[in-house]
Amino acid sequence: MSGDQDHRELYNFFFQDEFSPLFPQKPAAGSAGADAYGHHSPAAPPTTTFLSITDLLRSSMVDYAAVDKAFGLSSSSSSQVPVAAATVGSELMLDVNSLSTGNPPVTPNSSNCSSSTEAAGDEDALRRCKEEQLKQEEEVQRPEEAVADHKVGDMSKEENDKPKKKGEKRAREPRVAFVTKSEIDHLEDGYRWRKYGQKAVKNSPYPRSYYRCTSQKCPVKKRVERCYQNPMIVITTYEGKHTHHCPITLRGSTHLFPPPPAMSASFCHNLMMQQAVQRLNSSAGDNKFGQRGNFIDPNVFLQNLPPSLQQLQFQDYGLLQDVVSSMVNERQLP
DNA sequence: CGCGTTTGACCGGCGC
DNA sequence: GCGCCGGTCAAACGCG
Repeated sequence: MSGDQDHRELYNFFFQDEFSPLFPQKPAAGSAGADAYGHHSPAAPPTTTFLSITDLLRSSMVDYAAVDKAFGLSSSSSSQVPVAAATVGSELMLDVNSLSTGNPPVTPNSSNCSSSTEAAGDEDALRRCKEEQLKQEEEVQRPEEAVADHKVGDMSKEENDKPKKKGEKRAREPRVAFVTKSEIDHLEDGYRWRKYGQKAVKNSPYPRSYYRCTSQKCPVKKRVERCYQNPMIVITTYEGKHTHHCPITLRGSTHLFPPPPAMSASFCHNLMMQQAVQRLNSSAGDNKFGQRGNFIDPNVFLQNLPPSLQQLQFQDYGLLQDVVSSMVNERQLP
């Protein structure tokens, strides 16, 4: 397989279905264990599957406008990519490795990716589900707020949680919505969390759980809930930046997770990039992701992302580059 | 005993 | 003003 072919598969995966008409090449359906929607055969080992755009949309977990904005497709899109939507985009990156190798992404969590029709429920339910999601998406899509929050990301919890003045809205950390298919509610992400609350969700039989990072003075929180319409779908919303290194190795990996430099919006980038790099490194044959033997040049990796995704990376480019670089360097160690 | 979870109470924002 | 709802607190509890 040529490098160009690899690139095309990666490229196409991001923009299949709704997005494919916007980009020149059509995906080759059903390559190596994954169907045209990035779904894997039932025989595939249990995994948590990061949804394709199609799944996201069909599951009403993401609104089109948000995704359009995230990919810079909207004519009204500004230079600022909404954090949440951008992460929705990069979230799909986790499937890059499954696409590039034809194998499903492996995570500690158990779930099969089933057919794309499973999310199709009654339309009213879908609509309500979408409305709920839109509320969340709206919260995350206040660019000026997100930018402002980035600037105060290292604030202490006390400073952060309390309004500066009476009557002034409490500033929120940028939120990152993270949609996964999993039987497990609390996905292992390398950080330690303490549950501090649980609330019943309106119109849903599934409660929403609230977690806080257990590290001292770390302001990061996350909410975990299931889509009532599709219980297999877990919505994890992260808020804030970690102010410390990742304390836990992932999936029994023998090498430590790279220290998150300035830990921006999402350590999920670390997770995803780690898996992507691992997959790419372990895949047979050459590719165009700057892989030289057992080495991936992060610059080349990024350059080979589709332009709109490169744009997404800009927000965290420094982070991403560092992460990839760290991971690659560690992998090179004997 | 320390750490994490559970769960009811509380608070603030928001819509009517 | 009132009620609803999301989010948080904190005491009680469980577990290793």
